[in-house]
Amino acid sequence: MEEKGISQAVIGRLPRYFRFLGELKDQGVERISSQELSYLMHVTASQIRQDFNNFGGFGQQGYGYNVAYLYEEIGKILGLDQTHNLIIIGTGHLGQALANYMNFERRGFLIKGLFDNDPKLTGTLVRGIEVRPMSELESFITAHNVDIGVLTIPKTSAEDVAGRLVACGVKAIWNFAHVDLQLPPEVQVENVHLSDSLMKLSYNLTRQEKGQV
Amino acid sequence: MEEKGISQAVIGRLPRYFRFLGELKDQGVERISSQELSYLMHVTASQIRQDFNNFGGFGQQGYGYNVAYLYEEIGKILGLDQTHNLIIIGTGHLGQALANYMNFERRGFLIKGLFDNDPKLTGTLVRGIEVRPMSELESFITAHNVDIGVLTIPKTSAEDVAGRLVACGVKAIWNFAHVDLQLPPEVQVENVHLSDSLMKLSYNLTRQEKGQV
DNA sequence: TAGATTGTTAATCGATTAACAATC
DNA sequence: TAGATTGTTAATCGATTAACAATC
Repeated sequence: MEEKGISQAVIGRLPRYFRFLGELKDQGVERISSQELSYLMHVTASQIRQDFNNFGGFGQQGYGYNVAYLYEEIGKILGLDQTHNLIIIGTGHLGQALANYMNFERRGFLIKGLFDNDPKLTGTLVRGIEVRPMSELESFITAHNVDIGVLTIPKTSAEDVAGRLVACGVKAIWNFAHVDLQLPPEVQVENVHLSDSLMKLSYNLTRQEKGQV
Repeated sequence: MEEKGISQAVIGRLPRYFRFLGELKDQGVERISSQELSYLMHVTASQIRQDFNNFGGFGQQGYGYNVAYLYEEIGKILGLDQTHNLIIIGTGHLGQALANYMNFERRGFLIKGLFDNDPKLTGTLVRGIEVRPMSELESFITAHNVDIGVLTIPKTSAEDVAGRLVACGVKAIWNFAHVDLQLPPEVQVENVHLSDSLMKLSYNLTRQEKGQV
């Protein structure tokens, strides 16, 4: 599994493979060929084989791929065999939605803490987890070995909070604030810009209405 | 503005241009060159000029681009000069987060209705909007000319609800359910698969920890 | 063994970057 | 006019697809 220089295009497809393989596994499917998977996922068999071969051969000539094995290996590549400690900053609806989403815990993403700058929320519970004031951020991160910070706060404070997280050793940020964070290159940032997504939908919808599809 | 065959790679960058130009405009910046914008956004000036030229020339040799004009034109391309009527199906935390996000309304996305299959929620208000039972879905869509459906429901019911929406004439679906919807090709679908996003972050974080960056 | 299907190389396609003539 | 910067063509780069030899 000597991964080097895998393109983000490939990485971006891995979670989808993982999802389909998980479903096949749940259905009791034991083996699958790149051609069958191609048909199921609407991507070319060639791409499937190329993608998997970036990480070494998982299949067998004449047989195909073992579903359970491939599922597990992709999980490992994605780092899902390890646990990650995360905190959510901003316990509005979006923060609460994420906190309540059980599946993340199942994948090894452990919600260690919740933070909010609204004093009225301090001490309240979300899914049994206490909401803490921002003043406790640094000490909490250090004490709980937090490696992922989730930002569900307005863009005005995002840059500032991100800086505080990184200063305490947080190595990855899942950013829902509508701003491009300026952080050292070794910090991994994954942006979820919801309004960008809606605008893309709007473009495609508008274009289709104009009959340009 | 004769758009034809614009790649999704280009479309995907438009919202980000739009955001940066909006901020520049708010700061009172009147003109900007592709080189200055390049420096600001960390993309090549060449790409910026190529991207804009897909839609016709918005700039002027020797001058650059007028910020306010370019901002408005990109807004038009994205369809933000028109209003869209949308409904949100699923009023859990995620649905409520979206319903409360005022910016969508500012961009012309009008939240016409909220739906949930939980009878206990029927009649409750979210940001002044009444939550309706799923039985009213079809009549409401027809009566309010809904063109975008937002799915913030579990994946088990997503396919079924999407089908009902499309059957009533909904032309675009913003899908937060963790499933690939099988719909006619003329229906625009934009997926927000949050766990896919988190897995990508996990991959990059894991790879970095292994010292493979 | 024969058939099937991978792993991998080669060919194609598309997207990005570079270069520069056009022109404000 | 001279300088600046776009619009656009050409060159490069990377990603996808096709083809096929290797092999189970």
